Amino acid sequence: MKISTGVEWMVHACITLACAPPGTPVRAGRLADFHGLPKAYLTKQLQALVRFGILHSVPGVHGGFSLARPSSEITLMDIVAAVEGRADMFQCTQIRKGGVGATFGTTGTNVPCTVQNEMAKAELAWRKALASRTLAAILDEIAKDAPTVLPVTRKWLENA
Amino acid sequence: MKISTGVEWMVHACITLACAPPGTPVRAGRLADFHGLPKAYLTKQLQALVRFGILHSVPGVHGGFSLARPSSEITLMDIVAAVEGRADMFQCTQIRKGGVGATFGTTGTNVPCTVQNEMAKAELAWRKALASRTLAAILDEIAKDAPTVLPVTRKWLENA
DNA sequence: GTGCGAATACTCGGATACCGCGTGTCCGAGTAAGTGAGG
DNA sequence: CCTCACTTACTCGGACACGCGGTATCCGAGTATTCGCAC
Repeated sequence: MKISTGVEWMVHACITLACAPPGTPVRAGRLADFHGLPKAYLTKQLQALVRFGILHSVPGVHGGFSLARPSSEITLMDIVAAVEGRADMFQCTQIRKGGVGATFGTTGTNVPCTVQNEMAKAELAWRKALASRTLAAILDEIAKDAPTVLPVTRKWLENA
Repeated sequence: MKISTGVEWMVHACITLACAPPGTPVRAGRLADFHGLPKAYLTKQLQALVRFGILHSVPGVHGGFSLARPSSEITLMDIVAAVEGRADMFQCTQIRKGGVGATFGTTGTNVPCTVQNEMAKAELAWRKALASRTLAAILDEIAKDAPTVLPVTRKWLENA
């Protein structure tokens, strides 16, 4: 049930990338330095976001990563889905179809598992909450709570 | 992010236990047979629920497990918490406190992490959804969707 | 016949191995910039 | 002086080890039953 650390990394990375001037990619090594993370593994996660269409990567000497679309069109759900995958966290293994319970009273086997349904409802609430928070909204929040953070980040990115 | 299989097992186990006549514990081996699960591991999970106060265990020859309180007072949240633990699934490792970003612009370090906040909100939505579904409600749902299942289960439990 | 006590068989409970997935790392493919020579 | 092609250095990208937490299992502690015996 634990969310992998990659999600946290990627959210913060997206926040940082949102501070970069448009059209200027930031290379992975620089992002790693900024957050004090292992560059190689961070790159792996960034690639997942590229595959998902959230980030845009440009190869070559002055290459790097940049947001593939405006921060107002990137949600937390997108990032979580890219890193963790789209699979439901509660996967019904259909245990009611095995054991004595099944051979004894197989009647209900055709209807979808009620437990599965209830868990899915709860999970949907979570996903909707994540989908309702855009990266832009988070940036606003940060600008309100800690006004100096974003400008400082922007400045540091410019001093390539 | 995947929820352990133990959760599914325990929800189904609780459903089965709710069918048992009050005051008559069901032993782990019988539950395992009913669902076709390994008895030893199932027992381990059941113990977790006992420790959490959801189930009541009685030792001895005619011992076993039974619900510790009415099914209307047991929620999916209780079961998930007992098996998976109460820890948040998104744990902020405070990466913004390490790396260049911290030494360069430590300003925001005192305010709680915005990312953490947003993820916590989404998680709360999930937890509330789980907490709003009681075991009794699920039993009702099953009785509606597959009316024969619960009586058949009840009957099987009586044929000790 | 009845009460008591020890043996017993069955249960839960925690300590102990196994394994898959997330975590972390490495080296190769690809690209754009830089550089030098030639026209 | 301009153009072009080669070299080069730097980037991303996927393939390769490691460690931890969930999965699965076993044997020991505890209790109600039950059988035998003494009264």
